Amino acid sequence: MQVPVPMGTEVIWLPVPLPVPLPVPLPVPLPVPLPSGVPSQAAGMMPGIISPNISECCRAPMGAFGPRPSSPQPLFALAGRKLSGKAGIDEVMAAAVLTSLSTSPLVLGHPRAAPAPEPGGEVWKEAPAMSSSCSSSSNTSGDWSWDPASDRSTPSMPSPPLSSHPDGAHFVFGEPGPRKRKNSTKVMFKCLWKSCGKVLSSSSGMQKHIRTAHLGRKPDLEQSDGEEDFYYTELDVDVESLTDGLSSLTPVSPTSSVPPAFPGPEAQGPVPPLPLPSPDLALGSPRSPPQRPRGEAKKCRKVYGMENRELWCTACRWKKACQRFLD
DNA sequence: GCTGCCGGGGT
DNA sequence: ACCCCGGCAGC
Repeated sequence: MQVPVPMGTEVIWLPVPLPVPLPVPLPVPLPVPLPSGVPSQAAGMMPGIISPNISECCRAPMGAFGPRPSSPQPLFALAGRKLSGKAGIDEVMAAAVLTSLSTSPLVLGHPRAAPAPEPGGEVWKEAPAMSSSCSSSSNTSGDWSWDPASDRSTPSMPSPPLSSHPDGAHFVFGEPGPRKRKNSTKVMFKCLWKSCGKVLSSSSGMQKHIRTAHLGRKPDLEQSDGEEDFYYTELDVDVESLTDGLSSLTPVSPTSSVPPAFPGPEAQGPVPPLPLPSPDLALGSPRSPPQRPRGEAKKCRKVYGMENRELWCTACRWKKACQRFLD
């Protein structure tokens, strides 16, 4: 469980801009401490997962937070729209709580206090007004608040890949908690490049593989910008269940779970948001095969569902070929 | 029946 | 250009 680390008036939210580039930028619900009483209203929602709400937490009270510079699409797009007023209020409450928690140690004691003007009311004013926790470092914590589109956000986003990998979700985006390892498990590294799925036992090997096979770079160079990291993931695999695990991860993960832009490319330099045509060429796999076999990747419709149509890519919304989850 | 998306139409 | 949707084919 990650907690905000107060630093003066700033709060550094550890979990967000993930320290390591995600191999598969899943719709990452971030484990965030929820104050008890905060409704995690999403029915059946993953416990403790409120990533979009964090943004909401930051934004709701502050109002203007400015457009998020990047990530035009909500990466995690967890924002469901159907939010009852009541839930909305509760969320605002939660927002206030989290905000106060994260904003200043001064108010730690009264998270629930009404925003009544008190001597220290300045704190209250200041917290929401400038969202110190958020805006103080627009580059890092700003990442909390994407989702420009959703005016209301429910924590309930399907976040499909997770649901489809009850276990996989963990290793895929690197659970923060202690990694428990079965005696029979082994760490493997799986290439997430679409239609590759190569599994190697060493990360260096995998990086090399990705560099050479997919990125078209020279294998020998140690100078890696880290881009490879995006394209493989670490697996704790049971030797026997290896194939199962792989099959469950294989086809769609690299793309399906990664909406166009991912956060934090700044650290990586220009990283192609998606494995684009070039890799295919590199692999020699036929691109625009004579007859396109109907994409197997889940598209927006399936991923987000009809209820979250607003989260679809525009093409999908227009019943055109999906742009987000390319085949 | 669901899904992806082509083709065509409206603005 | 943008948006919508009928309808078809694959599953």
